[in-house]
Amino acid sequence: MFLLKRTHLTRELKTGEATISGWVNVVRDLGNVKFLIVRDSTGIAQVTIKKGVVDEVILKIAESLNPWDVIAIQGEVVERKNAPQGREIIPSKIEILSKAETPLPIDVSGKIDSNLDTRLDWRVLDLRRPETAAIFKIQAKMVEGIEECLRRDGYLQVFTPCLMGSASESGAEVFPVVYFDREAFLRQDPQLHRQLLIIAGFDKVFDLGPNWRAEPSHTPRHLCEHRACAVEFGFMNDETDMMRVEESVLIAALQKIKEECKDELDLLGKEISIPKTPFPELQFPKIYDVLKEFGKNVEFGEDYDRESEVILWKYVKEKFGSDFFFVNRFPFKVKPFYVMRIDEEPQWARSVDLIYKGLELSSGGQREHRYDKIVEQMREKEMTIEVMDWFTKFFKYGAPPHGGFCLGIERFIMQLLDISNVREAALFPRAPERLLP
RNA sequence: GCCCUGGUAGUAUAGUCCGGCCUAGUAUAUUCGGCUGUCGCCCGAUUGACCCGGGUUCAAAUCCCGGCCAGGGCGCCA
Repeated sequence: MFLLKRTHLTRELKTGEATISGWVNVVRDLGNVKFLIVRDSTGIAQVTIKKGVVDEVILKIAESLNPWDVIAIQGEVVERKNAPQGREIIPSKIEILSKAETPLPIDVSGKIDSNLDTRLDWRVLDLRRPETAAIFKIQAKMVEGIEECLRRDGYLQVFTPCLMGSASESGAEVFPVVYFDREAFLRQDPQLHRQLLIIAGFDKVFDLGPNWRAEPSHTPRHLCEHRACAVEFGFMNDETDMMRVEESVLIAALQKIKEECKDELDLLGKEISIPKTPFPELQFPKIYDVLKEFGKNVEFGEDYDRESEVILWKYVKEKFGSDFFFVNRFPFKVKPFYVMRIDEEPQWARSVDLIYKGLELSSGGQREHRYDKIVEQMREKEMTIEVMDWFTKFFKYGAPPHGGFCLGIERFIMQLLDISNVREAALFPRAPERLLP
């Protein structure tokens, strides 16, 4: 179909004949000499078009080029000291593969920063900005690091359902969907099926996938659709086991990014430091006292609020020098029915959040595996026992002590790279007012 | 869902408080012209905007009301 076939990526260019293809990034037309900056996924290359040196036809085509036209260039790569990469291409053939309209609806060149909302309207073009693309290259390595760590430690990757027949996982609102002649729901968390897999005899599992929340949250840290890495394992002694697993997963992710995303981190002006383990742990009810020291009154037995998270971060940062910390033993009344309580102090649950730079990154802990206790806790929460029978009935047939956590991918990237809005950490974010593109 | 702030060319902003000197300024992009070593090329010219609806007024980008959308905060949560 096309005359020119790509032989080299821009990163691989060496002296000699080559054909590259990609987008025209810049046309710098000085009259009788024109410089094209051509970009592909690996980098950029300069094409130099001089009158009297190249064919008149090429000169004509070059004059007609717009930024972001897709072209193929055949020519000779030569060393050149004052070229951007120390080399340039002297073209012998040029072919336009696709034209781009001008002007582009957002500035991709870095001269003018568009607002996030405008960028998201034109997300595909926005992703051409190297800074935007870097976020997702780092995200990919983060997930890779997480997966490698879990597989190495014997965790099995599983896929649990996204369509749920009942909607009682947590307090968050669910999205209903039409399911033939019935109503179903999009999962808020792959929680319950992971627990069932532990009962099934899968000792260690993890599920990487999307979750949905139908909350009309107008904040910079909520999405209606987000991805999470959900880990669950059996035969735990108590919830501290879970914290150690979570730490190792986070460290592995950071290590991976530090090792393999040097260019992207440089581009974003970020450095990764590997935190010390174990992460500091704060517990209810002592947390009320800590907060009080900072002039924050939270009533005994109640959940803390957003401001408290930030206060506790500053406290931990000062006292332990850590950006990560766990919060353990939340009040049972603010947690779902399936959490395990302290038997002697049933007001408190073995329920653990991880806070990173003052923002909740994950929720988890030890689950209640004793059937009678689960039913009792459901009664306390005034839930209909029958509705959850599809889940609870399996606990009658041998459920080991178990637990896990669910780690938000976008939030992790957001906090790591100090991104101010989580929508920037999702390729095509879903928010209450945004469902396209 | 609630509170606060905002919505001006393709993009990003000035002007709004205190209505008229706004024929709406600037940067960048677009279009055209010039330039043989650019690298945010440069130089000259050109095109292009007051969110939608209603109200007050001789006069509204500017004041008031409603809607939609956005940014920040809260709640919910990953």
